Amino acid sequence: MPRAGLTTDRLVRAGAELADEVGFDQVTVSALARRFDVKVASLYSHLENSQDLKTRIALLALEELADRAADALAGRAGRDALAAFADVYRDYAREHPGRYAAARLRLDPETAAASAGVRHAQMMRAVLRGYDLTEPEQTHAVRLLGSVFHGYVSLELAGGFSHSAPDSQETWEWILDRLDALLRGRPAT
Amino acid sequence: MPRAGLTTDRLVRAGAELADEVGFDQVTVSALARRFDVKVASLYSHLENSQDLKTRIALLALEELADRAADALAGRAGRDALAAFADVYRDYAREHPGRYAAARLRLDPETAAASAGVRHAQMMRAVLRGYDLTEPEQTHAVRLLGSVFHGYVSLELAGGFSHSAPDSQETWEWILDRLDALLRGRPAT
DNA sequence: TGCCCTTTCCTAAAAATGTTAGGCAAGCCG
DNA sequence: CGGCTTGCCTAACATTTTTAGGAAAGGGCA
Repeated sequence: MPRAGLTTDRLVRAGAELADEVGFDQVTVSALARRFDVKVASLYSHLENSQDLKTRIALLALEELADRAADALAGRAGRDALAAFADVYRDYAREHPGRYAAARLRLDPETAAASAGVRHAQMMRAVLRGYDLTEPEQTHAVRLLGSVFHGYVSLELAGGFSHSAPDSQETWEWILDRLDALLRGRPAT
Repeated sequence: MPRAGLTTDRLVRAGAELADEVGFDQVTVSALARRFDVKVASLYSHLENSQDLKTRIALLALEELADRAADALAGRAGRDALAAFADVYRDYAREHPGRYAAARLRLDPETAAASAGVRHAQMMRAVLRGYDLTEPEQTHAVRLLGSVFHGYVSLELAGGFSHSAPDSQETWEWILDRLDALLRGRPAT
């Protein structure tokens, strides 16, 4: 019987695909084994356990998201940068809902510190450098933007804004406008 | 052997407590049976299945939350109402993290339509009546507030803002200030 | 080429959860 | 006080997670 060619990397990538297809909490070692047409126990040579799989998918998602954000931010500043950054989250979540959910997994402190989460924080600060904020306002702003982005994306993903007017895209642009105005201390147009 | 006196209601309430203690996704029919010192199968006379239990806990949480919000809003308007409403969410989530997580459970459309979720939406609109918004701006604002509240609370609950200055309460007040200013179309102070 | 050794994948088994079917008896109602 | 409903039980099976130990695939080396 030929070998299946399992590696941790392939398993994690397949796990991420599975998450996008059936939802992150439906990702299970058994389902993954089925996908590779292999017995469940075989995965345990490549993964510590079920939690390990989920953590690795989360780390993958954080990396992908950070890479996209870095691309999007290149050469942009101010409102442009804000919108580009925000869109990265929203688009990623819509393209990869399972991965996005994975990225929200609570990691233990050391894992988190070694993850791409750190880059996310740095990029958020970079975006805010385009506005004239001093500490502690910049931190407040980091938290506000994090809340809005995460909150909006997760409500949208949960179907909260579908089937009702105005459509979600319009609201999204309205919000980005107001946030931009808020950050520069001006009323919106 | 005396009977345990199980009812759907008692089970759901105990399930909600369990959720607050160990986390909503650790709520399991087995754990609930243990808590009543009863065999697992016995619960199936009172609950359809595991999903049913979770849905009922979610509905309970939505009710409680809506009741609190209604209390908080009585006699308030403008920034006061906004802050009171926002605080209800945040406080509830901190007192009852498991129930709050339950309240975020995705319900199927009919269940959602019959739930206290409807009251939440109405109250949000009521708060916004204190600001001078016309459609479609009011809808944009509903979505913005929903995003910020949910996003902030869920990041705070995940521990995102602990162990770093300034403390969360300060940021929360800053955010409410800016949102109030944003909604009335003025720059913040 | 042929042998060895590492690694990969397997079988087997145990524990936990979810779920269904059918049985006995508790305790209300007449 | 006897009957009937209903509450809780036993029994059984499926699924998932996890560990222990075995067999063979296939690369490295003579």
